[in-house]
Amino acid sequence: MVMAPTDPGSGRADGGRRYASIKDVAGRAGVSYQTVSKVLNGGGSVAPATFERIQRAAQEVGYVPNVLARGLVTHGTKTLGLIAADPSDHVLGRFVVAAQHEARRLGWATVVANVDPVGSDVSGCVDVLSERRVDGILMAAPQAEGDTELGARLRGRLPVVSLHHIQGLRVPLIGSDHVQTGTLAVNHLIEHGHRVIGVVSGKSGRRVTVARLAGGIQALRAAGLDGSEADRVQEGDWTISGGYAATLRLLERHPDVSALFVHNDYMAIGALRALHERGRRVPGDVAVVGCDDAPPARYTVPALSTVRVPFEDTGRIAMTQLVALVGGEPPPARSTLLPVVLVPRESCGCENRER
Amino acid sequence: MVMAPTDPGSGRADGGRRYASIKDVAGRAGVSYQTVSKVLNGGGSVAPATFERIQRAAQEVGYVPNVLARGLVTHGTKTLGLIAADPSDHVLGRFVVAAQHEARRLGWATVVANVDPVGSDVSGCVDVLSERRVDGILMAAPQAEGDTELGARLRGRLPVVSLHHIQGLRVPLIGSDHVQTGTLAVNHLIEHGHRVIGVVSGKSGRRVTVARLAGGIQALRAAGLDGSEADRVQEGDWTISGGYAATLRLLERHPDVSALFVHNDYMAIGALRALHERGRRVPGDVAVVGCDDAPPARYTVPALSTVRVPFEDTGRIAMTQLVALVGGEPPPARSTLLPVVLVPRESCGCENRER
DNA sequence: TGCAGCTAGGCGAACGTTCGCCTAGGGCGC
DNA sequence: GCGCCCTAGGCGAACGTTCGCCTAGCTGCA
Repeated sequence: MVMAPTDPGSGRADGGRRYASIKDVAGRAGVSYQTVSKVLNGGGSVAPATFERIQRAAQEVGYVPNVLARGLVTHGTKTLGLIAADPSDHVLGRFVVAAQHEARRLGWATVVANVDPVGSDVSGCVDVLSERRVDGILMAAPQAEGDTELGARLRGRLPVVSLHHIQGLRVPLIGSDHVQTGTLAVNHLIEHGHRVIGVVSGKSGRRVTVARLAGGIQALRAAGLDGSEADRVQEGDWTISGGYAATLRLLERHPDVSALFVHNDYMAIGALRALHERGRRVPGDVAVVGCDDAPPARYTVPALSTVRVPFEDTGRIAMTQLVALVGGEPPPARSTLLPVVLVPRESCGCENRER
Repeated sequence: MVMAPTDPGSGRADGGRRYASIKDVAGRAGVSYQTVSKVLNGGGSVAPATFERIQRAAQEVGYVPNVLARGLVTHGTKTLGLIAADPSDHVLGRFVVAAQHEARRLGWATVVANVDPVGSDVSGCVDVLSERRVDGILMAAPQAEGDTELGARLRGRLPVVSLHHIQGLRVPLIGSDHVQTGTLAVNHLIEHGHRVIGVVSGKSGRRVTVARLAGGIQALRAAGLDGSEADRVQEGDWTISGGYAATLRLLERHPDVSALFVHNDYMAIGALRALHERGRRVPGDVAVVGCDDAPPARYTVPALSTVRVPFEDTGRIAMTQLVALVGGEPPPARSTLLPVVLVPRESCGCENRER
């Protein structure tokens, strides 16, 4: 009698497709389906025996609640959407994992919509999520910064927390202090005595890039240098190969650079390779500082000095804010800026100060 | 009149939360809501004027279809679930992106449930997706290989295609030829004259690991070596730091190794660092071959020789298979094994043969 | 003029839930 | 022994769709 799998008509014959509904459970337990609902959601008052019977019946038919149907009446899906850039960006991956972990801890499910690397379809992702009636969206797709449609698509409808600016929409932002990142990196190079500093930047136009650039210039000015090193900047695309190519260009045009500030560690890996191929020793001939503290950074040869960005914290806090927002709390008054910290290793010329 | 945003009661006042329904559209267009449904889904016969009017009304109120409600009656959500391991594994990220891209091309939406790195909660991910009634699931979480609950949770209910074996469940598998990977790598090292070959393996027990190990032994035997190098294997955990640590252990116990077969490129990066720290030159003192052809591989110093695994193809084909399966086609008779190819660079001792 | 046939669109039911309200019956106090 | 209250559980409606069937009215042909 308990052997549901062989029970004909139970809707659970292996290989059968239809999910058991609350009504199937009710039939098996000999109660109305509404009572089943009560039991499964812990509301109402039910006799212990009935409670037990219903629980067992649910288990026997392999009942899986239908969140879709539930959402229809409750006007909420207890699901949060996460729009993420190419997850192969290690750094964003850490953010995503942390955010999801936090969501689950708070009792929310998450679904991710991944934007392809060029970001051609962020609006499409919003649609996918809206159509599924997620209760809120966490944006983590910097390549969408220039998307003009996105803001309109999101407008007012859904609580949103974002890692990056969204055109035409005021939305709580969260991230790390990119200006400080630039300042710390360049300042450290200056302290090592460098005066001719090249930059391998992120994609031009992006806020991160602009801020890290600005931070660098700020450091130069503070040191009494002119800060007009704008022509010693080469644009990369955040990838290893992009960093490699940008560094080669930079060396070609400015063979005199004695230090490199690279806007992320992946590009810095490419830079190390480019320097190696051009016969420049690091840090002897050229010192290098990256950004992010990506996992490979401490294992390159030489180990990469970098500015550590707290991705896990960012993800966690972003999700906390989103859940609060969905819960009806007012959005934070200002953007949240997490502090960053310099991690000197070998590539800047420090003596292996940290591993 | 067209200015919906200021139209009171349209349900679209900015900041308002409720989505417009098909009935709101109907009211505005002066038809029954069923007719709206017809228009929006292209079925039935409607006068061009009405069609136009409804389309406009839908746009004005900012109608977004409710896939949940639709799914309720159609018994399908046109959504595929993707259970992925830690997306910060670059290599899995590429798989995921390719799979999603293909799904979209075929007209399916995807939602991703990310498993945390330890894989503590794969079953939970299945629940999240089942509760949302996805039409099929693509599994890409090798850390779930040992999960005994997973198979039962999935049993017969949903079409599944997987990257890895699932306990207690016969499911179409897709992946690359791991045995061949091991053979190619070790064989190449043998051709370079190496006889004492150490291995930094993936997590023990995993099928990938077992297969890559087996492939290596096969190559040794074929070369007339005894293949009993099992004690020259150190287990890594697929991460850079894991590879670093395993390599240090290996060097300690077997200082005589002249070559290293490392089960993925990230661990190989760690291995390069470890070798550097122990004063071994690569490839002069120790040759290294990795697996996967991850992006950093061609930019390390020395550039990493590796066996390229076609992740994008795998993702694309896996999704194609899943969609076919969901469409009712019979599952493929055998697992799909994609071929791999050796990419010799510098770390094996070849003269910079490919970049 | 009468009727068949077609077109445009309405109508009711169903999908799987939740939720608030209703009711039958039993226990208990007086 | 009567009435009240509480408990257990039933009932109807609603959520936003789709789908099949029904019907009013027009066209066109004999």
